[in-house]
Amino acid sequence: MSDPKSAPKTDPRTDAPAAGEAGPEQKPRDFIREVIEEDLRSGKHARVATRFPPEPNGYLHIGHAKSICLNFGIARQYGGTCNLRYDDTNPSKEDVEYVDAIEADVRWLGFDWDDRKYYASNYFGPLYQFAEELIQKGLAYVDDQSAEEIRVNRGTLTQPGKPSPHRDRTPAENLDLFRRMRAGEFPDGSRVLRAKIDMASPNIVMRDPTLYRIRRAHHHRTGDAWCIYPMYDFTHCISDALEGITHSICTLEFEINRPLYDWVLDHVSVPCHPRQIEFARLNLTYTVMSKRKLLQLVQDGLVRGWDDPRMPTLAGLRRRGVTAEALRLFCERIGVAKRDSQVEVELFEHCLREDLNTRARRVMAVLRPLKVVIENYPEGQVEELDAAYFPDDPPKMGYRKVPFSRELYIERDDFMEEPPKKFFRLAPGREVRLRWAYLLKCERVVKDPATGEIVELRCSIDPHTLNQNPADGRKVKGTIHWVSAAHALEAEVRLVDRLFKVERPGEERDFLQDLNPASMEVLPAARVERSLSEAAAGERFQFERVGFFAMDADSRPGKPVFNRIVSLKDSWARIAKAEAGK
RNA sequence: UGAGGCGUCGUCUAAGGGUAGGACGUCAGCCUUUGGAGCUGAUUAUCUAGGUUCGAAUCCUAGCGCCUCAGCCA
Repeated sequence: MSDPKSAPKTDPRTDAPAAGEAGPEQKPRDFIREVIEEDLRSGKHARVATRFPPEPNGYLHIGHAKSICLNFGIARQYGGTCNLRYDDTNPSKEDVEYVDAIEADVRWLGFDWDDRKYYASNYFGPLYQFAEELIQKGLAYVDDQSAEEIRVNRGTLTQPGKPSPHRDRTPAENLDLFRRMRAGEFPDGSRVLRAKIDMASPNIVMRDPTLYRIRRAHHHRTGDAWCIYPMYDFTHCISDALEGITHSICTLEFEINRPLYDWVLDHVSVPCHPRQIEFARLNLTYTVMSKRKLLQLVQDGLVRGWDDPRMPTLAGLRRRGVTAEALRLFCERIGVAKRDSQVEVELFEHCLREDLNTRARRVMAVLRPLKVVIENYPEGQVEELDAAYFPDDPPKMGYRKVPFSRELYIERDDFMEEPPKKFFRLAPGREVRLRWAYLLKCERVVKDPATGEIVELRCSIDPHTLNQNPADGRKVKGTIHWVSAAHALEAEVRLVDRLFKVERPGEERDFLQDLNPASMEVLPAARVERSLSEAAAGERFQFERVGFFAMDADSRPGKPVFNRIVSLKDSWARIAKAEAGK
């Protein structure tokens, strides 16, 4: 045995190396960490400070999880800090409702900001002072043009803009006007404060960008204290600087804004100048990530809410039963780079299975019940059979008793009257293993005389095969799961599937046209084994041979509800599909 | 056709002048009282064309393609 002290472990599911392990031979895992390590090595920074800056105007989704894992993960890895900061500069879009949800999501993901919760709106005072500083330096002016005029005069991608007629107002005049803007002397939209940079810049962002607008809206934090609000480009960089952020990590679409980020910080009296670094946001196949589209799904009632288990929101994933560990594992596996990418949802599903496989107790549940009567088993007899919760390593999770009796339910899919080749489950005259119990042979098929539907199977067991193979050496290929009809609980099972039926929803037509009509199949009369009567909402199980499931909050005593987190890999489905295609 | 960015297996991501590697997916096999898990193996990639070099995914030149930007959104 190796000495645990000499063999420090790194948990691949977190990015926290054991203390002292981050030696010089340890390579950074992405280009951002490369930059950070260089800054640490060169002495540019003695510590690392990042931030996660959501706007409280919607729920967090799996794309945010990538950013959260990056920002908080880097802070954790390098012994630094990561602030939670709300980018709340647009009162007409934001709401406290989202603030609470965001915090719950970040905590659930496994990260913490201690006492470093900030709001950009807390900086409205300093921000205003910095704006006056720019005015006094002749670097900002009040513009009376309408939004339309400003737009027209901004020029186009190939043509330079035209200077505003108010561009050369004196600092004194601008200061007076700006103070009166703040004092509420002018109507909404009548004037803005603009940076005086370069109307001919090839980068449109630099053509005298708007810094402040007049907007009489109630702010969720500052109430009616302000009628002017700063814009993102002015606010974000200064907020970063005021918080002593060293590396301001954001997504690619802000790359074009970086010159403005740097311009503002170069011209106001802030204590430091953080470095903005951009990475590619997460795109996932078979899903949509835009706030607008997610909001539409909720508002149009196409899903049951922000926490609908089909949604890519953190709330939805959590309700579905996804673990924070699996999500973190996924965020690590996808990596961080600058090129646009679309990650296959199969990788996410793989991470789910990898994590759940080691932690979910195995139980039996029959989704679409088919009754089986064992003709050679005495009526009224019940055997309590031992079944391991984790058959690959039974001591790990222990055992429960599973009742066995004359009448069972098996999965309808596990019986075929005319089985194709390679189908080795139950069929007339064929024998299978009942999990944890006996060999079962199908003697007769009972059908509804009117419809021809199979209503029941009459079967027999081999009484000498309880947890052992038959003495005559005959082999059975299939093992199927079952529940005792008299002891099972009725349950609702929600077969959660991909929300969209195409890899890139909305690419060829409106994204709503791409919704998967079978994204949540509800089975109201599934049967689950007796032991599940003690399950609690949020608990996760593997329904053997079927998939991983989590008990939903909609569960009621005597009528549990389960969401499918992810199915098990189904190689029979692959075979059947291949056979059908021949 | 302005500016900024990006092009490596089907997908995501390494290699930063010296064996193009890993993961997911796919395919084949082994194993199995979960057609799960696990184990073996296979498959397939440097956008193009020149150049520098003993040697180029990497450096240079010229192309090509994709993404972002013309909110008083972030």
